Amino acid sequence: MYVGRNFFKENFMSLDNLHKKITQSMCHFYDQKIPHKYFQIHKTKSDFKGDYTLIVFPFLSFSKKDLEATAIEMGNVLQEIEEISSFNIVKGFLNFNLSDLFFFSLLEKSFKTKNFGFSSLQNQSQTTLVEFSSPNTNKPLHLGHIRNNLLGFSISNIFKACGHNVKMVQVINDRGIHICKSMLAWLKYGDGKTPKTENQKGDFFVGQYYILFEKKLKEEQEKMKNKNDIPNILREAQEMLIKWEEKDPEVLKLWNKMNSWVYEGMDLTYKKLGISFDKNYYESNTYLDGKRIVQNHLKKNTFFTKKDGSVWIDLNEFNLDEKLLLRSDGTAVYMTQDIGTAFCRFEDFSFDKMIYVTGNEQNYHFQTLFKILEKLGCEWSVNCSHLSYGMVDLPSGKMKSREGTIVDADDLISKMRQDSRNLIKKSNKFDDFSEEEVQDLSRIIGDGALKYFILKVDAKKNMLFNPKESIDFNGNTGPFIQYTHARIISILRKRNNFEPSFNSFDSIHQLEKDLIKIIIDFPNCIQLCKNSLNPSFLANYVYHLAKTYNKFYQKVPILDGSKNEKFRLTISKKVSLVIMRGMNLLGIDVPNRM
RNA sequence: GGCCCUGUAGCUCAACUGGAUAGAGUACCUGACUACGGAUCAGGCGGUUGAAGGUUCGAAUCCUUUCAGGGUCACCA
Repeated sequence: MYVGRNFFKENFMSLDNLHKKITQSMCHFYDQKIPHKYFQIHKTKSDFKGDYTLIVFPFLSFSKKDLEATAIEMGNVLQEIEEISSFNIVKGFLNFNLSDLFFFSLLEKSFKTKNFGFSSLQNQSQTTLVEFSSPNTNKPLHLGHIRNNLLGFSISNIFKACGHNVKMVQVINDRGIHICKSMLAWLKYGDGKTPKTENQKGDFFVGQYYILFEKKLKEEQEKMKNKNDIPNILREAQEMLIKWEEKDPEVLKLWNKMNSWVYEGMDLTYKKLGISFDKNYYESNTYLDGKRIVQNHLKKNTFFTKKDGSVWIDLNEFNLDEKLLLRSDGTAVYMTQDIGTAFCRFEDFSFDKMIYVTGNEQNYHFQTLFKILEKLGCEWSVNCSHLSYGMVDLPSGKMKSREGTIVDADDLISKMRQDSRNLIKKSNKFDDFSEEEVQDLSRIIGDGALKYFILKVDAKKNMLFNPKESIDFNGNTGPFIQYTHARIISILRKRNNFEPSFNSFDSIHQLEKDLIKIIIDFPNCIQLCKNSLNPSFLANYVYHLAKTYNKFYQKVPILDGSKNEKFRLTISKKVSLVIMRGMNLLGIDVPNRM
């Protein structure tokens, strides 16, 4: 459960002023400047009475009194502040309540703040590059890529919301032995077939030939007596790679053709995911830049050359190893390409920050990359960071391409949409929906289920994706949140264009307070996600908001015709907006009916 | 073997980065509608936070040690 207890830290609204007031009055009382970090204020746990809690322990050194006496003393000081109505003490915890008036003003501010929680883009905005997806061109995107794309897209949105000028980029691994394998297999066994003649998505079409290559390779290996010999088919692929590097026109033509098939296919997948990039980088270009950079630095003693001519960098001073940058035959490795890509990007955007989104198997790689960039004199290397995520498993077990238990992104998305469609068709609530509306809703719910379920988990952890559980309308799921949104919209529909009201005529209900407290925590939650490169806080935040709203909905009548109706509608409206905007930051749509 | 990450209810995940009696969902059991949308809500059951020490007023969180799982240490990407 996400409850932003610590949001006094950087909340921009009047809570921030309240924090200042508390700090000032306490400093005044003890007649000395007390460091900011001593004021630990967080939301009061639900088992205790109070809205917020000030922790007393750190102040003992100032009061020179025992815990109880200090707490009472401080409580009395707090009560002098007009926004604070009362307090109680439990051990070293000073719980205090905010006045109803203050709650009203908090709601009003959040309601009237334009783009509440978001900072706008300005001239001095930082430019932040987010690299994600970055597929190979020999096979379609799979479940792992989905987590990558969702994280990349979401963290991009979050940085945008924080006022950064975000550029979404990827590097496409379009060169190397892997694509040559597909090419060779297609030449040998393709019979001139194309995605068009086979009516297949291009990435799947090409992926087939990659699999076919591996199959033929295995067959040949099994027939061979001497296991140390290189199989013919593999040798041919290697020869093809050499020809490619020599820019053999025939090979290049084929390479272009097959890559373009893959791109066409992947574009469809990206479109389904609602993702697009500001700029694509291609390894086939950037590896040359990388080579050039490394060669230029050879004279400067940044690198050293081994007897066989291979080029290395020594990173022992950083507790890392020696790392190869150019093979003995002068060709580039993965790292070389990444150096080149980074330089190109800095030239293109002179970014303030760059974030790489990749699986955690590359943790070492990026640690090394950043240090190499530093040694190459890039001051901006300290502004590069790595959002690494763990593997996604399925209930059926681990996902392994070698064992064929891989799940293609397209198949998974289709299945989720189909499942949600079945649920919609089972209900009679949508009898008036056109086919188009049904399709649209299936997409929203199916995608929302998938995206939410993946994003709610802390990125760095391995996780289990359970399709069935993800599309459940109860529990911590996307559809549950979407339902809550639709439900609020349904109420608002009954009081079109109501005049917002920020005052309750009776004393404010506990659940109304709870909702307002969560609402005003929204900006802080976005900041937290940004600072920790972790969208899961936001997912859990929105769930907590939806959950609390449903409780409110059940317990407190909204459209009861009373004087308080408008106040409750105002809260409801604000909740629906925060849900929508929070979900949108995760790349998830919310329906008005479901 | 070196380095990195993870270990929390039967299962899937939280715990706002050191605060109170570790919370949700799910599963299981029990309640609540002539509906502002029951695709909801309320209650019950469920824990030695892998284990052992240490620091602290206070530890799931920080430090040691240890066990288990994963990753990585390629002239692969």
